Amino acid sequence: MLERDFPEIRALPLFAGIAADSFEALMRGAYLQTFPPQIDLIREGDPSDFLHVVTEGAVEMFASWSGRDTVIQTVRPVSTFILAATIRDAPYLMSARTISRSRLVLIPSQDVRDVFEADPAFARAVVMDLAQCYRSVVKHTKDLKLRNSIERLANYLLRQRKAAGDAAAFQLPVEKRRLAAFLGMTPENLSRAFRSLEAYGVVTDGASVRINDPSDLVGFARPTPLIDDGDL
Amino acid sequence: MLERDFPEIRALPLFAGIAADSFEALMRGAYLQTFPPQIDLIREGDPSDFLHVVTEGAVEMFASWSGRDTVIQTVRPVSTFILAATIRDAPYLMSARTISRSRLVLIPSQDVRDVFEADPAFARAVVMDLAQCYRSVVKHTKDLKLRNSIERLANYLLRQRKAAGDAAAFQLPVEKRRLAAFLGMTPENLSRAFRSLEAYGVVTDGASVRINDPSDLVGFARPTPLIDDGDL
DNA sequence: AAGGTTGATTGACATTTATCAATCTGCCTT
DNA sequence: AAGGCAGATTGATAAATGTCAATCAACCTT
Repeated sequence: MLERDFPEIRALPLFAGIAADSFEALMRGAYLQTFPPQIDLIREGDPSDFLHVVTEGAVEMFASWSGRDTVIQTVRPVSTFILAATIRDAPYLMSARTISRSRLVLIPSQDVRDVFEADPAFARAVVMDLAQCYRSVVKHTKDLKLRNSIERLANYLLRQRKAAGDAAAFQLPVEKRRLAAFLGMTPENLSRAFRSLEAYGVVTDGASVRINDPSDLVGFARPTPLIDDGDL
Repeated sequence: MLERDFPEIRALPLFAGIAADSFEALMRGAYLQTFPPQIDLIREGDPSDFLHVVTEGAVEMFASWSGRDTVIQTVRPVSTFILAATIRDAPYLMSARTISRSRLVLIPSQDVRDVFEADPAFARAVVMDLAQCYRSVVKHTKDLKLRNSIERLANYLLRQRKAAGDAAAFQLPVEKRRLAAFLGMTPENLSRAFRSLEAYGVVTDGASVRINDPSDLVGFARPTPLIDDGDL
């Protein structure tokens, strides 16, 4: 029942504007897989064999070195990952694992490269996608290098609040230990950072977070679109 | 004497394979500027007006937040910068300043976007460029999140050594305070990191660095292509 | 309901990194 | 040659962050 996913994949900016036969060429070789949580999908260093599309669930991109681990990003439906490696035909720089039951569509990398060569509209869409990915990593780098851990958490919470439609309370979308790794700190430190933010009206209970006075937190976090705006 | 730069710009992977009239269209509106050191070229947040090409000198890309500064990368001839912002017609995420006397060719962003729409070969070249930029920032992020400051310096020195053709001694290409910012530490800390590396045969004298026993330093630094290989 | 497992939290402590102030050094200018 | 300046280094100290061990809490499973 792979076809069930076609419409929402087609709706992705990466595929929305491409020729019908290009899309068909990509989907012809594609196949569907469903995975339980905690399954390793790809390992950094491996050659790029498939472009991955998450249509359900959630996937964590992480990297390791000398026994240490860190999370680079979390991918949620509907989006692709490891496009850059696929296009350049280069080894993955990140590993990926499911963090919940997930449905993935796998498109053979060679097909992606073929369509990329043949369909200019697809090439342009890839550019837009990669430019956004690039800018998003740059923002993450700025976050890491310019802010300390409490500031990173404060701004993360404000971003989540916005993503939740400025709701006063929302749920963290990932486990705290994963959030800690994403924010570049240990789980212990994240706990303490949450404690520190109580002074600015942040109340947590498990995965649920309430921001009592956003303007107070904003005063501390000093968010800037040049780091915190997802669309930019 | 803008034309003097055309051949080496044309030789860039970004422009090498594009149609003659595409290249001509880009160069028609382009103009040349020469700057002394320490001149601000662009400021983060500004709209993207020109694609910049450095043909001589060196340009530092940096970012600021709340009175703090950090260096994201240094751009050396011959290369472009802020391609992603240009293509997406989005504000710059980084500022740029010259760090030595520099010669820049400025191509109006609108021309770049026009050629991007019209010439599929250019669109594909932009993809390759952006994919590389993206992967390079990912590597930088991994470096920052997975290594401490001494390890970052050790691996940086090994990369420089390789760039210098595995010479036993080489010059640091930037001032130490800039290197410190790039590596995500203070200048004081960089000094101490150099001292720590003396134990592994790293001898410095001003900007010149000698690595007596590379295998010793490698043993400490544990470089990996997935972070330290520039081509990957 | 009991037990087991996993993640979160806390406290004590160690390590890393930053800050501040004081030289030191090399280079430039006059 | 003297002075001045900017960057680099050093030492003392503070702050931030990590580590380790213990405990707690929530959620499974049976």
